[in-house]
Amino acid sequence: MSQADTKQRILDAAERLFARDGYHATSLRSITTEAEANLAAVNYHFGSKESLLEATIDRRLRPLNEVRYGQLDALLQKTEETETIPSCRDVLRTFVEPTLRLRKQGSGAENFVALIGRTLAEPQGVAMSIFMRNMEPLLARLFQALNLSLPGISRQVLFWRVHFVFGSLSHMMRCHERHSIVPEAVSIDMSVEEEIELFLDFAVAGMEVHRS
Amino acid sequence: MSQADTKQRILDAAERLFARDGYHATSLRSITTEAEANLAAVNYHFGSKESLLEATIDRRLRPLNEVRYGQLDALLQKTEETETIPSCRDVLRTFVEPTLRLRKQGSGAENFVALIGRTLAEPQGVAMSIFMRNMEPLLARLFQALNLSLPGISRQVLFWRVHFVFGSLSHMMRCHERHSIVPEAVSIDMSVEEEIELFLDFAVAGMEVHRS
DNA sequence: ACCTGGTTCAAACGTTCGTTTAAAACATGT
DNA sequence: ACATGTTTTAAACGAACGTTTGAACCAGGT
Repeated sequence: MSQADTKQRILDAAERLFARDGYHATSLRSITTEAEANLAAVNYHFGSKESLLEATIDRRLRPLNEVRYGQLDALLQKTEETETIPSCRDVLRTFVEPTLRLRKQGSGAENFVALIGRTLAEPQGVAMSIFMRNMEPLLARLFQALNLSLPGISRQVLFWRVHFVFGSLSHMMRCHERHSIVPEAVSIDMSVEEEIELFLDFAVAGMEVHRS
Repeated sequence: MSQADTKQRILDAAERLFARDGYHATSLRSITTEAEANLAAVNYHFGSKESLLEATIDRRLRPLNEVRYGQLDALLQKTEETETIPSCRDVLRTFVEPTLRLRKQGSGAENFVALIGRTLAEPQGVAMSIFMRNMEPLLARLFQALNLSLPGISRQVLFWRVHFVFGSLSHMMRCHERHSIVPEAVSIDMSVEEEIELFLDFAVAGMEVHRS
């Protein structure tokens, strides 16, 4: 087996276990066991446990954010040419759609989505700063675009609503398994397209609503 | 110092540290140090680390849920007498308002709110089953009430939207400190009342919207 | 003054953790 | 076949963890 194989197997195992149990509750021994690698392989290939987490996040977040950034840029450029303003739904879609599609792509990507969901829930955690380093430029641009598409809403309210949308999205990302809250009668299986539109219905309505 | 003092001080410290760093990243040594108690005090008073977590959650969640349950019951009884249906906003308010008010009550309650926010983000974690044991009856009743107040919405869609609302709320509960996402210009300070209405504006709009 | 039940204390227990080491195994170019 | 640089391996490291122990301490009742 080549080096690349071992590195990938470790990344896959780390992705799954970090997502399932969290960073601190996952030991390097359990990762290397699942990856069928030697315990020392992590420190040899990645340097430390924290660097492994960083590599795990970076591997998928970098290309994901390039897609998101590309779609958002294309949307903004199109609306600029036609001298219209982008709809809130279209702006949010550039962020949400690549994320939820990633989950159905297979090869463990759904574990990554859950891992990011967890990361967003640990404000002071190790993973947060790794995550933020990748997200900051995109988030600034997203906020800017939303501000453009919702001119009637103050920046403060806009920020809070974006905050709420992130909460919903990260919660959705985290829970790809059946929760105990959900009654047995309710089917949670949907196509990606349904998932995306169901979420956008909710999020856009919340973003656009006027004070009651 | 009496027993009660030590137990309370340990609960307060555990609440703060579990909320800030998570269950696994918090050591009993750091808890007892902050509580100015002996290391063995946790096992003497609570039996184990996990039982301490349980006691930490139970202490505040039990009375909180009694308030929520009482308000929801009062609302449902009133609408039954007047033969009207409860509004989605009123139903959600019985759940959201006691929670957000708790945060401003002081005496470390804001740490508890953040701890619950974290708990909701760890589907397989130790805290989740402790949390769910307290929540299940209330959640069933809440779901039932929302189903009543939104007759036009299928159970499946309703479930997902409740899921989104929980995501937003738990995210709000988690982040009582300033995030790095939020631009410096935006003030995040609000009164409890403003917070509640801002959240309900968002959540109710998302719950009630018709497919676009 | 003495006993008693509850509480605190310092010290140690056995485990598990992330990391390091140095030798063995492997691959590759000559 | 040999030398070279990379990867894997088993073993060990010190540190930190949750938990247990047994003696010390402190109240209140007799």
